[in-house]
Amino acid sequence: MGRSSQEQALKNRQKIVECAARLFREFGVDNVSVAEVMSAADMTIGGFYKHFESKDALVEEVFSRTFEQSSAAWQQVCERSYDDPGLRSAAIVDYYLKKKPADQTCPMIAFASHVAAEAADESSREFYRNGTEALYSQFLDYMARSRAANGASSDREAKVLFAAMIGARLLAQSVGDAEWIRSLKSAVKAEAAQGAASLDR
Amino acid sequence: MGRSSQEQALKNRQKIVECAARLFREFGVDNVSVAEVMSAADMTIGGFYKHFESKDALVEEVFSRTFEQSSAAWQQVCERSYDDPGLRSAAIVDYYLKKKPADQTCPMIAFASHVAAEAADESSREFYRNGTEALYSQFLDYMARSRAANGASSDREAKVLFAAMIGARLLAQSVGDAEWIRSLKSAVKAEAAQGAASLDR
DNA sequence: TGTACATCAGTGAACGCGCGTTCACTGATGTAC
DNA sequence: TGTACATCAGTGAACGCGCGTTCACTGATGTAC
Repeated sequence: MGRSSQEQALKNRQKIVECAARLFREFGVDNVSVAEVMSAADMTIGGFYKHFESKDALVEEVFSRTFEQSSAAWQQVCERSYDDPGLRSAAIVDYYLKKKPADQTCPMIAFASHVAAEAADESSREFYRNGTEALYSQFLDYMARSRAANGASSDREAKVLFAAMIGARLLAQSVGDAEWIRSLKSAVKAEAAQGAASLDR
Repeated sequence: MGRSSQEQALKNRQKIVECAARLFREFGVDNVSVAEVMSAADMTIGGFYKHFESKDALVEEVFSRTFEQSSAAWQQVCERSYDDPGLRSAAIVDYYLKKKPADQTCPMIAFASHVAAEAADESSREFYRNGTEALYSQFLDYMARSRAANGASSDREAKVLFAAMIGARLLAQSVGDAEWIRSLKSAVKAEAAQGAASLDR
């Protein structure tokens, strides 16, 4: 097997990033080796460094891409709920707390332990900070628009819900399926729904 | 340097656990080596296995101990606030979100990435689950007692606050000091305070 | 268009490093008489 | 109480392993004529 075409090489590069994103989100950046990523992309270890300077460089690209994807997914949910008043402000919280495949873990949670570690490079930390703040702003904007339309909820309530849905998901992933976890998630969803419901009075 | 007395050996063992707890909470279980733990306890690597069967065994003891400590600390805050109605139901949330030294990170957050990893042993996962559920129950009990005395808040509100304070602290640790993080924490504290304040009307 | 050759994407063995763990050893502690 | 000896807490080098990274090599691709 010799040299690949430039077109094929680009596809391979994209496949590496996609496989890495899935593996990093499911198992954590530090629990997945470069060899595992390459293997998932149907290649061998040596070729990796033709595409990326280091594992850190791949991590940065994965962080950037994953936060963008999450942001785009939220955008979709929001736009759908603007059109459908039946969804209202609970839509984004419901979406966030919905059961998802393990390789689609929320990046704010999946990547938290990596950026908290001392060994993490500053650049990937910055992608995490920017990505997280972007999702936060997006969430508050969405809640504010829901409020303007519905007159319900408050800015403070929106912030609490943002923190609550992240906390609930972190616990759900760490603890697993337990009755009290289901109850906790339901409470957060109900709280979000109430913000919208209060306008129905 | 030869054999230590039984008394000294027990002290050394406790020191190992204490140092490990501090290091594991600050840097994460998987980012601290056994040699670093022993070094922090002023000993060398080889002696470790006279006290523990493996690193996993140490991790289990650290988890158990740390969750117990957190529970006891919460208990203290709760008891103080029963006597002082001025603190009411915001006390435990305020305490949780207070800035603390890096080696006193909340175990629910600090140990989450370790139990989420595939390599973690099932026993330490169980200590995490039990410890986390215990803190959850303790929180709900405390909030229910506050409510009985004050008539404010609700069970759902208590669950949301539990999730929110954990989410807020996770983000605070991952993102660092940023204006929006301070604002997020303030919102959660204010929400908790309102639960208590609503009885003042 | 056809030919000769440089390029370089991908291969897989090898490297250095840090990790958890093992081991032969030391010498003060604990014990039997 | 004093002596001889077994015990075992602690030492620090060494082991095997997996990791991120490097390297000589392969051969299809891209290019110059």
